[in-house]
Amino acid sequence: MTADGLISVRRRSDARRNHDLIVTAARETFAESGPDASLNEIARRAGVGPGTLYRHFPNRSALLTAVLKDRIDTLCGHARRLLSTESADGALAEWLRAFLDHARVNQGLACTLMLEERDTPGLDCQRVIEEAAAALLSRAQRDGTARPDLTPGDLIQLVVGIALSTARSDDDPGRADRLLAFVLDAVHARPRREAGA
Amino acid sequence: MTADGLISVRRRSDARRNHDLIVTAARETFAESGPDASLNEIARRAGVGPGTLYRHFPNRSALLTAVLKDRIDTLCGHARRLLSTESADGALAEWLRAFLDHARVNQGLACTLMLEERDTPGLDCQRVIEEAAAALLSRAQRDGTARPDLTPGDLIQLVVGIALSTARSDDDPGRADRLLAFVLDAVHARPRREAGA
DNA sequence: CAGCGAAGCGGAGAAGCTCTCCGAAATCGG
DNA sequence: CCGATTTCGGAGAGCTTCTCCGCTTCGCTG
Repeated sequence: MTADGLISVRRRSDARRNHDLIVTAARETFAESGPDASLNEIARRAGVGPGTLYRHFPNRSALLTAVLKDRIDTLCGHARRLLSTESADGALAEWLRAFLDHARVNQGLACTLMLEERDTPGLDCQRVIEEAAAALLSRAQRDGTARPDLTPGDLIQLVVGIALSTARSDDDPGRADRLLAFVLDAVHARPRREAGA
Repeated sequence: MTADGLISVRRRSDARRNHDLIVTAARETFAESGPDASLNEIARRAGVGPGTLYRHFPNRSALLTAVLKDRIDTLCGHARRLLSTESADGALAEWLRAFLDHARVNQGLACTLMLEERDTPGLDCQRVIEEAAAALLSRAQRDGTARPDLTPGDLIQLVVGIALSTARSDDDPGRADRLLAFVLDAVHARPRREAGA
């Protein structure tokens, strides 16, 4: 998964090396200066020309996606590990908390990505995460600790929403946690009117 | 409320006229080209020089805020009207739905604003909206139709979150409504355990 | 009405950004 | 080692945001 194009096209060694240099520089630079960091600056830091950067990543979104990618992989690994723990409910809660942290840390990147990508695909990030969530959620639903009418996609959206909307509340650092607790409450709750079953 | 500085400093007539011309041009241009529209273009359309635009609005955020302002006023009016209707619960639900629509329509502006304003104040928009929400929510809480541990700020954040995170789900237009319904369910629910209060 | 101080205008232009183009250089299979 | 091919890199076009400052316009005051 090279994140800039096909999976395993054999490319020249210098191309592969530059690719990695650029991603590393991008990771650092985005972390320091936010998602609007200059791409020229990233190229400079990677020790390549701007042309090279644009050859590898045709636009800022592609670069953001690449940087986001490995953090997402980490998150999926976490989910997989949690799947083999005791409490379905606890696993879901813990993972959602981890996901929220992730989303808040990367909110800048993710939000920019959302704004920038009206059309570009690249967003199978979302799909991957949804799959991780689905596994945890459906186990909890089978367990009876999560309401059955909740879809993983909706759940993720909700938590992403919390992350985005609390991104800049420096004043109230507990808010995100509070909102997540609130959502978790709602996950446990029975649907209000749903007499059947 | 002139949205670019002090409330009622008496300014020269040409300055006031230009202010309005700029806001109007900005409203149109943002609507057409999104929140990244060129400020030069806006100045051109308003028939003023770039210098004049920047004298009135020191940065893009200020301009976005001004444009957002009157839509927010509309929303507050709606809230005030709903306060004098029968059902506290229904009023809250209806207003949240309206707010969600607003937030989704203006997501581009609002999201950009959030990203851009790491430090700038200007965000009393949020405060104004929170006040409107507070009135409706506390009535519902007194009525017993909303859980008492929910703060208006948190509620708004949650709905903003839905708006932001569903902004680009063209594929599933019902999702935002579904998520809102879910949140409304949670608003009705009792707190599960009184732990942290 | 005439004149004057100050507020405000506007456009030239600096600085910096994204992204393209293409001659030069590096790579790799034979 | 050599030629075909990929890839590099940086000059530069065309944007952008934002500043500076000489000139215009306003509105008060005598």
